[in-house]
Amino acid sequence: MSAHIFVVEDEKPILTLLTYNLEKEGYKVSSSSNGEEALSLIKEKKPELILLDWMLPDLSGIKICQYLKQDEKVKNIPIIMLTAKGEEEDKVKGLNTGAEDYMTKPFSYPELLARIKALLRRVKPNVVSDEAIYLDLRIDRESMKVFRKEKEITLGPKEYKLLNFLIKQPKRVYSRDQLLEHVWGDDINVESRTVDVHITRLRQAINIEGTKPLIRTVRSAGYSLEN
Amino acid sequence: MSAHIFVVEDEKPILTLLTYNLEKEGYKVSSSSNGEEALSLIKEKKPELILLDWMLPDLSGIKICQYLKQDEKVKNIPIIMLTAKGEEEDKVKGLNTGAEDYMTKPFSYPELLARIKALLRRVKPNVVSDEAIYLDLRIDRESMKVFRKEKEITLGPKEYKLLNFLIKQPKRVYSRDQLLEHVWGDDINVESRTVDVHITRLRQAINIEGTKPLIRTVRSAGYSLEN
DNA sequence: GAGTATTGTTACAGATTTGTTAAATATTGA
DNA sequence: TCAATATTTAACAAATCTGTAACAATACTC
Repeated sequence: MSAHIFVVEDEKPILTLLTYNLEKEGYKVSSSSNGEEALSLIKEKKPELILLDWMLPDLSGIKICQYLKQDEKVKNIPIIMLTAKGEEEDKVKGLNTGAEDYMTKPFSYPELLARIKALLRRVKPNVVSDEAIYLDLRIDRESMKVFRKEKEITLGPKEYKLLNFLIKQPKRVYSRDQLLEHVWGDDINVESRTVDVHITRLRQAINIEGTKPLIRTVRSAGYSLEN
Repeated sequence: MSAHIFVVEDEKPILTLLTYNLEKEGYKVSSSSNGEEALSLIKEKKPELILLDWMLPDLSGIKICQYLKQDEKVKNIPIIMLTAKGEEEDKVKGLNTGAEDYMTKPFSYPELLARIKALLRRVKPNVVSDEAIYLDLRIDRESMKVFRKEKEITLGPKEYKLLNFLIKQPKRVYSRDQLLEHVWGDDINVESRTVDVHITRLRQAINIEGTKPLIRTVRSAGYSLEN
């Protein structure tokens, strides 16, 4: 469903931070703090993108990069280099080795995220957005189409976002506030009852002939996507 | 069983609020309103998570964060920064310093709680399970479902809260007043007999075929969750 | 065992929450 | 700009939950 990112980083706090934030963003994250291990794991897992620390205890990041770029099977996986100081020379080396992008620590997380997205979009336009499936409901994010039992369903933008959010963790109950925050976002000047109305419309839209209702109401708590 | 959270915050009302709510949630809470003290206490107590105010009288939160992240013994404790205004720059600084997450005051308490849980889940996956189990009774807090012997049970909101509270410390006897305070909360205009009625309803709900009663009455004292 | 205190249970009125519709407002695209 | 769409709010109906009172049952004291 979402892209898989491999992080090679030996500093635990940074690794924790990256993993946490990337996962929050919906990416699958694997990692290694050790160069040798990283190489074999990457070949095995074939992630869509690699974040690679410059400084590692055993193999240096630049070495890893070189090895990877020589391997037919993984040479097309984009790599973002992470280095401690932004010396121009380093930057050049990094890029010459084949790294697709480069960031200097301490880096701005939003910027890193932006670059990750950009790279993923470029390299595998279909990875960032693909399919989410729950029971007989399917969201094709690429075409932004929604199907129930192979029948296409038309949703408004909000309903689409709402469904996309709910499907992230089916069965989990989200409060109206959570939904407002994640689906509506910044625009907090909205009453929570608004959610109800959109839920109703979403229900109507996805409730085709011969199917169970898919949205559960949990009184005084919220809603969840569930049979 | 439950996680220990350290709060560094110099504004008393906020500290009180946080402590109260976190304890209610079942966490052990320690705190300090002073940066220097916080540092030594944290090293001593090794909490599972730190809530760190950005603005402190002596050391700034960001400094504390830096110190902590340099200390081998505590560098892996996740930190949530609390700041007054959500400037993007601040946010970035906060994360670069090693804080795992970040919240802007005034913050939504449920959101904070959600993030705390998320972080704790990452660091200590087994500490904050979203499940509570006592004998053959299981509460899945994520989907807000309750099961007895794998059979799903339907509870009203109050019953659900009540059970959730009782299960925190099975066998412990809670007085009606305690239950009113923790389950009913703000609404103190309720007679203590009300508890009895809800206990009855809860009993009926969780008492399925072939099971022992799970709620014990302790005459002139209160109730407990117990076979 | 009688009498008292405490708890269990039930029914019902009132309160709260949710579902739904329709109308008002905002946004978008031609 | 205007028209088409989308979104929000408001309003009311329906569903569900809650607190209380009344009475029954039980436990406790003497």
